[in-house]
Amino acid sequence: KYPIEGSGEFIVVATTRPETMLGDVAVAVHPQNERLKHLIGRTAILPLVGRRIPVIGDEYADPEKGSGAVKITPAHDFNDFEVGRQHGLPLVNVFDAAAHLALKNNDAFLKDAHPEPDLLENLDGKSREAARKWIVEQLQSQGLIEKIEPTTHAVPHGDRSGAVLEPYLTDQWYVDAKTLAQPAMAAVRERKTVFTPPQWEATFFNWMENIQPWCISRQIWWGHQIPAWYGPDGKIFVAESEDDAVADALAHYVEIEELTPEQGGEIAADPKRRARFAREYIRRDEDVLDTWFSSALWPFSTLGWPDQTPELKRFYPTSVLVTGFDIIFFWVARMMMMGLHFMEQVPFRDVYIHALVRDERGQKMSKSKGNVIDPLAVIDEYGADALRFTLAAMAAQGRDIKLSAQRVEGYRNFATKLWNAARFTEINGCARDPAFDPRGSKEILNRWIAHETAKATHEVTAAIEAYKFNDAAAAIYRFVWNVYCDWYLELIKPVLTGPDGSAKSETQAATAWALDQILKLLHPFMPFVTEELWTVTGSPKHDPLLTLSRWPSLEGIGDPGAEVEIGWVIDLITSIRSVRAEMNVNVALPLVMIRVGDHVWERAQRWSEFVKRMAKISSVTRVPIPNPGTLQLIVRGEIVGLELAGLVDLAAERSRLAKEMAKCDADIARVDAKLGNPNFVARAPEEVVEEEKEKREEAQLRKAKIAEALQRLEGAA
RNA sequence: GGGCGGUUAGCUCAGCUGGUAGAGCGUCUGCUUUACACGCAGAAGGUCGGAGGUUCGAGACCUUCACCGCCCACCA
Repeated sequence: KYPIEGSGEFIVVATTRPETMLGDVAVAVHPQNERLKHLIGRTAILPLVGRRIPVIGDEYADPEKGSGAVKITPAHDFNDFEVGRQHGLPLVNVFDAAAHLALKNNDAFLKDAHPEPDLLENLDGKSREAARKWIVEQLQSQGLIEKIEPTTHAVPHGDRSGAVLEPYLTDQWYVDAKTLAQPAMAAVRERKTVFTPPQWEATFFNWMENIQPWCISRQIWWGHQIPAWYGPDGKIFVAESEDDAVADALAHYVEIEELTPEQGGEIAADPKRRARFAREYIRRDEDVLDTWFSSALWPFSTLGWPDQTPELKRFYPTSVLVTGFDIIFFWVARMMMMGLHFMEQVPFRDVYIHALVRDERGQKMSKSKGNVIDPLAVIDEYGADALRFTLAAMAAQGRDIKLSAQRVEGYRNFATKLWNAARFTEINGCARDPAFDPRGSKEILNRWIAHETAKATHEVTAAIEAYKFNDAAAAIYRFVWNVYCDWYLELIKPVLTGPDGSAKSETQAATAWALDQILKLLHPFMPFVTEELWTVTGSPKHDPLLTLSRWPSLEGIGDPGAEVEIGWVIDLITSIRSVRAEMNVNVALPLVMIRVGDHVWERAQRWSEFVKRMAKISSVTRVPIPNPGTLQLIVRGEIVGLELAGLVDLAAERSRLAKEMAKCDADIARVDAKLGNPNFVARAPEEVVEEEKEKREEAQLRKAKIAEALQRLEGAA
């Protein structure tokens, strides 16, 4: 309870830090506070201290909070500081740097104070906790405590020490960040710097639009020392070096010391006298720069700035900055501000914000929290390539990564798969042939794998250029495993184990060539295993993959005809395998092409050896009408049959076909519903409508084939 | 309090400017097929968190609710 001067009244304030009352310079009341506003303009006497402090009206004082009146302590509270500034109140700092009371020799505190006799004795140099206890006791004994009640509130703690932090006044250096921010924002708006993924631009602007003056001085030991020197009268000399500071100071103090300019010149010329002058007259600021200030200079200070070095010329501005979202403001924005200020150009064209690896609970990993997944442990278990590939595969834009051991294991398997595939090519004499040109292949399988390789290369390249590393990883994974290994290597086995000849040697060269493309594509994702296969195991030897600046585009390599033909073979084999597994039939079966045209029949003959081997088929023949008990399949619009003889029962086959028919009908119904909707036909884009029509045609054709198969089945029955 | 993100198959996650849902792992069924069982072949599994709305058409766009998470600020 602070007594109001000249009346028996008190004004009651609430605080969780009673010791800060020593620094009170006012009590604030909301101007519309009916209960208290009559006190505005009066003077309160600060208990124990005896300082006369005004009761001021300020909307900051929330009538609903605390007692409705708030003590104003500008030196120890951010909000109070603002209120104090607006009302022109003095600043009374009562703490030292360790939050011990500093009252003796404290002019700001002693001015206008009439402290009780034992106050200085009991408080000066004491910790805030001890002071708090003493002050509360004194106030209680004087009947100035209205009530004490427990309250829960949040207080800031030092991130390392854990100590409760007390704001207090100090002199610091500030950068006018608001002015520097304008060109940086303009650069992003004008797309001179582009964020990927773009949603981070919002974060950038959110920061920059609300930017505050940037405190850049730090009271720590490590860092760039602030290049400022103080004279005895408080005059500040900011200079690039101590010599420059001395020169400036000399020029300044020559007058004061009544030295002639000539005498000043003598001092400047004599190193000894200059050093003595420096010792006696100027003192360098002991503070160092905020680490982010120094980091903000990184894009050009590392290249030799402020000298105009060749490196600076060549590499500034840089092409891309890859970093985490958590330092968009701390680092990225500040590099832009400094770069634009000192270099007058953006420091980088692209900013790729990568995913953050979090722990299994989704928390950010940090050294101080101790929840860091040790990459070395993961590498020990699965290998560096597996970990690296996993991170790339999971690095979808705009999402963080919760690292999963299972994924790493899966990609470890992928590395093993690649290793075994390379071993297979080696065993089969697939040596590199520098003269090999994939465009000149005679064998359709080799033209096909060249086509697929070029396609994969294009996909991976496009994904990397768009910073979609997960897409790039998925594309190369699919190509290596599901195209190269599952189909190409399987399809060429008879060629490789067959008689020597041009087909075989071409296939060997094509196989080695495709593997080389794979190693190049995969190298950024799995550097170790690819390098091993490229330079160590592969023959003849190559220069290290690492030295390859990038892979060739393979533009112009492609063969859509090969894609159609091999696609048909793959579909045929897959269909047979599928139905065979479904029917649980393991013996080799005869395959019949039912009433197919010559073109398809020729194709079937071309691939009969392959189909026999890969789909466990005993013979391939063409028939006008299948035997009873033939299992009929529709492959790309053609009916083929598996001669099951007595192995399948009619009812099961009937229901299988009926099921396929039903699926077909559902497809048709869906498309019909769309095409039957006049709004769809009228409003959907033409090509979408065309697509739907094609789908209907396809489905109807398929349905007709199934109907034909069913009819034949019934006839057989 | 302000801002941002997430909620899709049992699990971990993709899904571009709206056009009939995908991967890996796991599960199930078959395979000692001489590159690979860290493998091969096949299969099952989702009313895309709820409710409205826009649209010929919504996992995707809008509104709203619920839950989860992150960042920043403040706290008499």
